[in-house]
Amino acid sequence: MQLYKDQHLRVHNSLTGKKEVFEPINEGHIGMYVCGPTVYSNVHLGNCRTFMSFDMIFRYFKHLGYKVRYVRNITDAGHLENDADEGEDKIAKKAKLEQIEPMEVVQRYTVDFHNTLQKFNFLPPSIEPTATGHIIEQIEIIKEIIEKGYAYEINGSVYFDVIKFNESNEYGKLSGRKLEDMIANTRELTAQSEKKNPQDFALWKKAEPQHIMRWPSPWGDGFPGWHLECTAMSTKYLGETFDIHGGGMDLKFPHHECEIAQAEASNGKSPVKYWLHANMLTLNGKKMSKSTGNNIYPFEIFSGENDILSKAYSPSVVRFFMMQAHYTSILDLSDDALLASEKGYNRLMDGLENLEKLKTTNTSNFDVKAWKQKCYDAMNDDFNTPILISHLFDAVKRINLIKEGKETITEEDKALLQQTMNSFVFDILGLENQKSVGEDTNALGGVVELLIKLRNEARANKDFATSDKIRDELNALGIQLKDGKEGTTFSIN
RNA sequence: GGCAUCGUGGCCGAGUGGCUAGGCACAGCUCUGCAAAAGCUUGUACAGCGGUUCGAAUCCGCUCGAUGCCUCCA
Repeated sequence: MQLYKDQHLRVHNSLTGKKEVFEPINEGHIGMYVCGPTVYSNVHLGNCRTFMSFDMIFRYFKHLGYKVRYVRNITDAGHLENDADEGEDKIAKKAKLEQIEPMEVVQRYTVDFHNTLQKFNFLPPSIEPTATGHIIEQIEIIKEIIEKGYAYEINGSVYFDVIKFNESNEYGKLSGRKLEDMIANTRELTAQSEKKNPQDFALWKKAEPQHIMRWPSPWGDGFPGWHLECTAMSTKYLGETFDIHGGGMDLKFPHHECEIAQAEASNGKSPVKYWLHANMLTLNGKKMSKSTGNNIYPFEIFSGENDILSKAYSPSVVRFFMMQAHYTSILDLSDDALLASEKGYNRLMDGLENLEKLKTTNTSNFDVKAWKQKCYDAMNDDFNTPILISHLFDAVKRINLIKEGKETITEEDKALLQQTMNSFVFDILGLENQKSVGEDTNALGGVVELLIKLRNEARANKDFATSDKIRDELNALGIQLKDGKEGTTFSIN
């Protein structure tokens, strides 16, 4: 029995601006495409947030029992530097700068990307195709668009004819723009453009002699335009229409708008049923930007080597911090916010550990089934992880009360609670318990237990000087002792 | 200038017409040898100004402000 038959999901569709009941095109199967990174520099934290949102969504779909094909591309051909004639491939430019082969740049930053995502405990997508691996498919789509009359060739380059397209289709429907307004607001380009009008975008660019990344085509040597790779790869692996297309909010226009135009022009169908957009991450209230220095890389957070934060934070704490905000909201990263999240994260993980050791009775005054459904309701409402987390904290509170003997739980309810907590915390939110050091299994745990024993002996003898010394010095080492009704436990932070 | 999203208590962040998440911080209490941990209690929050309504943080209008896009960007 698949869970999705009971759990009815609603998603916010950017195309309509509304929350809609989610119904996949083919029952039980989901095709999802997410625009991946351009691998010309280290992946930054804002990128990670977007991919993390879709990782969580991917995880939830899988949890519900869907068969998901999740395609997330690697853009290794680079995008055009700009719209004008001097268009230059971003990756080629970086390569020249560093005097290495373009594919060397691609390789280096692809590895960085994968390493970083792995630290954040990402699930790998089903397919991770590259733009350079799909040049032939891209050329085929260009041919089709030309055939249908929505593109034209000039001097070895091919451009999409937006005005022509807009006569029969609606260019701008995703981002809420009107072509007339865009024409009226066009900024004057100083460089003379060969395009028929400024709204047209490149499908194929002629390669200048100095351009390293180049492929032969019916229009001469060149390279594909900015938006084409996603159309080519999503169509190839998910079909002409598929369920979900995701990406960062900043890609809505022009990138996703152009994808819609390319697909509609080439095969006459709107490519995507649900468009999902993840919102931006800001740093101290401002846009992340390398040029202003308001920027931080994941590895700088993990190591603590940065000028912005007071200490290092583990990947799972950062993940928890991001999951505390809804994916469609702008989230602001700051030291205060991370500090608060870290404490909350520790509380959640302590709760999970306490749950394991909970004593059970014949009666239960915690309605675990009702609580469990509330967790699903939160996720079913457009993946509302902040509400889910509030329910998880409710459970932590109940766990602590049961531990104190103020409430009770049956063996059966305890098992259900454990199973549900583990599903949501680890499988769906993708968190990891990175704070405990295996209290019972390593030497450190044994040493701390020994000290707890010595301390309790001292306390029994009213030798508080000794007992407090043990407690305070352990605390200084980051080991916190917790006296409870059932004895003393500890946690390592 | 245009388009979009948004402005919630000390901080972060949910919530879309009445039942008013959650985390962190602060204060009081219980527990404790004292603490810590845990639990309990308290906070008269919805940018401003109008309007609709029996009733608005939630709908409408205007003003101010923020963020993103309009040029590569998740």
